[in-house]
Amino acid sequence: MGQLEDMKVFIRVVEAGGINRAADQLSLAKSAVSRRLVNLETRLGVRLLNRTTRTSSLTEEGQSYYERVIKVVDDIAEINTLTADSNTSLEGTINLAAPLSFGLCHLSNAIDAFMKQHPELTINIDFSDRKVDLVEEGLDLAFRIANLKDSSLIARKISDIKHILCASPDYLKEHGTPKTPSDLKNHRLLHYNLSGTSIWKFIDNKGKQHSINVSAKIIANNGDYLKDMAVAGHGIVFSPTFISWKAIAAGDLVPILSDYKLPQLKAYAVYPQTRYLSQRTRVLIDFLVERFGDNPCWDQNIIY
Amino acid sequence: MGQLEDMKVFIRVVEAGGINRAADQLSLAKSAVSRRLVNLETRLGVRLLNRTTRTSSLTEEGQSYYERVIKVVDDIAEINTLTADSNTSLEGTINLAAPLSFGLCHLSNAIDAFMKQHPELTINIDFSDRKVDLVEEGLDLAFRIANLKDSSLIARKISDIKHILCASPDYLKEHGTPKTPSDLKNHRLLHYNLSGTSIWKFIDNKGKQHSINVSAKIIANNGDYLKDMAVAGHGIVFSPTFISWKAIAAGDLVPILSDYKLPQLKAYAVYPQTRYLSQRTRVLIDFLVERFGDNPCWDQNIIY
DNA sequence: TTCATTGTTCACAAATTGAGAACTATAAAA
DNA sequence: TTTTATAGTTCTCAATTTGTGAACAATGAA
Repeated sequence: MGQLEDMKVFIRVVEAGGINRAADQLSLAKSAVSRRLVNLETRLGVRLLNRTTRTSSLTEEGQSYYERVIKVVDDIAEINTLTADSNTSLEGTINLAAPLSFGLCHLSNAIDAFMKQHPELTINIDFSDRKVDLVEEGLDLAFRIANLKDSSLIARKISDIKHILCASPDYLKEHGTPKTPSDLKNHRLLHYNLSGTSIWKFIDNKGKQHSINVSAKIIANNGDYLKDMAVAGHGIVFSPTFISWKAIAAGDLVPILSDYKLPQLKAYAVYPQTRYLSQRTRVLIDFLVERFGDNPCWDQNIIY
Repeated sequence: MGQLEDMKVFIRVVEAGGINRAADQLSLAKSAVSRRLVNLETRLGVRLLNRTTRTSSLTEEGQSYYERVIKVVDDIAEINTLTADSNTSLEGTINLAAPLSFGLCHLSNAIDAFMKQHPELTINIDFSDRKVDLVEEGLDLAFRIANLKDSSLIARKISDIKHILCASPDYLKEHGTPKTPSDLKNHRLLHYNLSGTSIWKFIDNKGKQHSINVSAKIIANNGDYLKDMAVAGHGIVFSPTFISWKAIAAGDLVPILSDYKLPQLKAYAVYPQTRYLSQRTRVLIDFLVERFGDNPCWDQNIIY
């Protein structure tokens, strides 16, 4: 008994690339996963996975079984959400990944509010700036701050992410306030090295683009740290407003080059390309879009 | 746990028209069926069946859930048979219905042979000449002797069914042997009243059709009984050869009007219009087609 | 009204499931 | 080559789920 559950376990094993990892992702003992697989294989009378002690690979039958089964499981998920009463409180687990700074600053509050609306839900968050593979890690949802062009993933915009150039008043008093992007060459710059580029781009009020190659004094993979360094007077930081807004509101940081436009990014909720999103995930995304939207709290009441 | 099993139980409840009957057909306690339904409904948060103590009717949600779920369950059955190793011995239960005479005379031997090939199988036969509703009674298969024109059922021809007119030598000695169909009007006729008509049709060797209206001396709903009555000299019977062949071979009955052709019927295996037949059912049908075919044992070595 | 039948609920027994440890096997490292 | 680390299997035990059958409640029919 439990055909469907066996199928789901099998799918997870295939996508996680092994029984151990699948067991982790499913929060199951590996013995249980192993047994479900054996059950499935004996019921079908077919070997689905060739497993050595080190690697698991699909057999030919396993491959075609996987392709068929994934569709059906998807169909059932669809049927469930279609006929499930949307008024009942959600339950189950949402596994998600979020970037460190954005996650801790803003997502955590939002999810706290969401959990109060749906106390039966379990949320499992992986805060990290590394690139996560949704399918392989069995996640329902991840947040990306980017200009998405890819991919096999489906994305929904959660919010605009603005950037701003700023420094502490002390620093500006000592080193002067730059008036043009090229002035930055004579300043101490603080750079976020996960942005994928070491070039800062500006567009002036005539629409002309200016670029400078950043040779930074402090380089880090954490925007909060860079912001703190800027507050401490270590130089000029190119910072997303969701990180620096409080320091700016408090006067600890002063925006500079405000007449220039900086490239905008967007925060996305991305999820795997299953045809149908589970209801709980969809409701969470709706909640976040509603909460952040085009005018998120950190960009309100502030004129940069 | 056991989502798929819940769905299957739900389907059976809908098609059987109630929890009690579904429990019978599934060989489950009705309490178990009831609980599975409750589970399903609480999981979905939706009432699927409006059940009073006397009737069960689908709610609107139940209706659409049923339609969706039946497709998916069908898909899974297909996947299973597609990937299941066809060399493994079959298991599970086949529920089937068969007409009384044909079933007892011929099917029983065939199924005996089939069971020896597949000892893990369970076969559940309902011998009866009443009209069975495959879906409502949860049958996998039924046999019909007819000239099928309907229906929502899918049918596969198992064998030709020939008919023959015959009587005992004693009877013929006493009453004379008819030479034309119209001669029958002066004879004692034995009639099978489930044939749906009381007209016997003949085609002579020039292709011309003759009909006579049967006013029979003995009427019964059992072909074996009529054959036995004919052997005992009670008159002329219009009998399928699968019933009368032995008596003819033994000389207890003598074919008459052999130059006339009688209407032929066919034996069919019919099964519900699910897109995919379970492997065990399909294998049984193949076996029977192979065994009977166009020249079944009872029509061999006999010239009528 | 009474009766027959259907579905629900309950307590208990049986079966299934998961956890965790011990064990086996093998690829990679030394 | 030997050693080591890791992936998968198997085992036992506890927890959960499932099925059973009886008692119960509800309702349409006589």
